[in-house]
Amino acid sequence: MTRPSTPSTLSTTTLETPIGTLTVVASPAGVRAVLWPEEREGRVVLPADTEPDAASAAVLDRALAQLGEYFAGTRREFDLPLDPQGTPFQQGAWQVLRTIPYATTMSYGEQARRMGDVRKARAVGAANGRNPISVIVPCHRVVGSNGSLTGFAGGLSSKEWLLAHEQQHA
Amino acid sequence: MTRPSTPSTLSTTTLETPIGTLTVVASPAGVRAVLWPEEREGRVVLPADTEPDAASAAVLDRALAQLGEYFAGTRREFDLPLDPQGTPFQQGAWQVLRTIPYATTMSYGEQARRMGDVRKARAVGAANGRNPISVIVPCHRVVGSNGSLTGFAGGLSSKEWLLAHEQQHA
DNA sequence: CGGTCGATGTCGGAAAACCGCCAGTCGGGG
DNA sequence: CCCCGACTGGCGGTTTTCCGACATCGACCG
Repeated sequence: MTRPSTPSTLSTTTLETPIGTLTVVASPAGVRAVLWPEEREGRVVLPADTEPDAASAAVLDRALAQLGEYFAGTRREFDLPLDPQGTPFQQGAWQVLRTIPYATTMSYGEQARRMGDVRKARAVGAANGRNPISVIVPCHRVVGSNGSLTGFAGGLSSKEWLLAHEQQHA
Repeated sequence: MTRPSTPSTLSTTTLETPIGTLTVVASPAGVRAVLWPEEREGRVVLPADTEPDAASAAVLDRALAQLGEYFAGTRREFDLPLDPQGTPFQQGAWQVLRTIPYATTMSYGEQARRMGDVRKARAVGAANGRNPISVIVPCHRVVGSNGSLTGFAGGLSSKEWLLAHEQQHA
């Protein structure tokens, strides 16, 4: 009983940053993904369907501008519509991520607790690992309960860079 | 990665017939289901969402009228928009069902052949068994290649009754 | 500290089970 | 002989079940 996902038009582009080239994807409803160089494949479906589509192009523009400011150190919060694809649990986890303030960290356990049960910690880790909207949805602000960085889709060095960057502009 | 199905408004009602009480469900797009007493549960989602919704109510009215005529023996074909939910294969199987003329039967094998491969016969059987729109989509007109009735969601006696009924008004 | 060890929840893919079948075979009645 | 019923192997799609993989945590021990 598999039904096809929403057949929407998407806009895509790339952005050069101090930690590599990010791929940004937008749907008419909001930012669909911000991907690291190595994860462009498989993480999100990039349909061959290529109509410019004004709505998604507009979202893309705003996202690019805000990301630019973020990396320049002049922006601490994003003001964008988001449209990530995932299971209800994953959506929940990503929602919590968005509540973590700039230059702050939280443990996986704490995040799990906010989702109703400390024991979900491990599942939360897995969900964070599938966050399709890097940087904007700050999965980099989550660390192990003992302070270790533990893991990151874009590479631990990127995670470290982002945290230091935020620390510096706090 | 399970995504919720379409959250549409539905209209529901029941209809007394010689072979039991049928539950009829309509969406704005067409008839969603016609269910036997024993299969009301699980077969189709009946959301608690209860706004009257003019479009589906209109469909429901037409369906009730035509079903009434069918059971009275004065109608041989249905003229209604249908909106069944199922996999592509199931949709295909149900589509073939709609081409079987009144008071006629076809074997599962023949139905499979019309879908491209005799060997799908067994799969076709399973698909027919999940036809959500009884009577209107005439899955009762399909029998075993040796003429046996083999099976029916509403009970074999109902299947037999329907076939006899059509024979009588042919 | 640093390592090992269980007990956790979610997800995706693999494998198995389930079926409203069918054609071919075989053996026992008439 | 012919017919019929019982059995068999092979078939395709869907659902269900199962299992491993994890960006964890806390307790416990040296």
